[in-house]
Amino acid sequence: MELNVTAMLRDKGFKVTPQRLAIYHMLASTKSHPSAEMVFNELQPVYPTMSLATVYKTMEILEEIGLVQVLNAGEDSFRYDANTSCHPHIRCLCCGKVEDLEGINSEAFVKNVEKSTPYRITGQQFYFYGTCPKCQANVS
Amino acid sequence: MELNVTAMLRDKGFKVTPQRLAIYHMLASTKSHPSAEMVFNELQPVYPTMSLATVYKTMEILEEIGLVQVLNAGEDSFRYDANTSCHPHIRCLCCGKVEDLEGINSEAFVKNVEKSTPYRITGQQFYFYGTCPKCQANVS
DNA sequence: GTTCCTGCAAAAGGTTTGCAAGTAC
DNA sequence: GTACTTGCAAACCTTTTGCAGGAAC
Repeated sequence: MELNVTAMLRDKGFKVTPQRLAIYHMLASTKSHPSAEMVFNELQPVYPTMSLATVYKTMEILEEIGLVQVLNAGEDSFRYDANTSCHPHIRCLCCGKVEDLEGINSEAFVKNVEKSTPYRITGQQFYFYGTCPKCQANVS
Repeated sequence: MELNVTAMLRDKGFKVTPQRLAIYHMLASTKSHPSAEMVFNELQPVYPTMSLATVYKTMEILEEIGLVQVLNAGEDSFRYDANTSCHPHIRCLCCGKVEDLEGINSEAFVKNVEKSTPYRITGQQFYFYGTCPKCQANVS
């Protein structure tokens, strides 16, 4: 699923830096939908001088060139996903993790909305909220 | 669509104050999904001493007792909606307004998700992004 | 060599908190 | 009279910005 970041950055006139590659590779190799700070902490051991500001600036570029989508599942901070396909997310209200909902086909729903609104639709986000299996087990 | 706030507040052990009533009535009478600051500004002429902090504290209570739902359509701030039914929202990426998507039945989609995930689902939010008719007209 | 990028620190913007005075009941 | 609420100001947290030094090309 990992795309050629180097080519895509160059193509749009952005420079290719180790920081940008590291951030993208980290995102592309996780399913945890990390926030900027999580990415920062994860990369800290390998890039001890990297700053949070660089993470934010890089995310903006990656979003602009279509390599990353930005999520906000009702938390205080944004999360980032290198899987830019249209897929719903679910957040556990107990432990806070955000996961992909796999195997859901939302195409019909989107088509339905496109047909019934005068807006020109360019994107969508579906968020579900609940309790994950692990947290259900812990409570009961 | 306006519910009996007074009774619902008392019922949960919260006191009924003019500020709380004003905030709920303002929310219940608009379709604009205002942020805390928009509510604050709107009430300013009538309640010149009300503080932003009161708006936030009230929203938290109103959400807790199920009179308000909190939205985050990918903006910097949260928005509030006194219509707590499950309905999708759409944000115009050009002018920034957030509207309800009317006449969309998302029940089948939700059922589908509930069937295919091990999570216990307690809520959901659907956000669409695009260009509203007015902004489309302005550009072309 | 030029242009763009990084990292730092400071600023900004939205939201929360602590607390003394005030209000609901 | 008690318990909760308000409004203010300060604190907090995430994100953005300005800028000097540094890296990509």
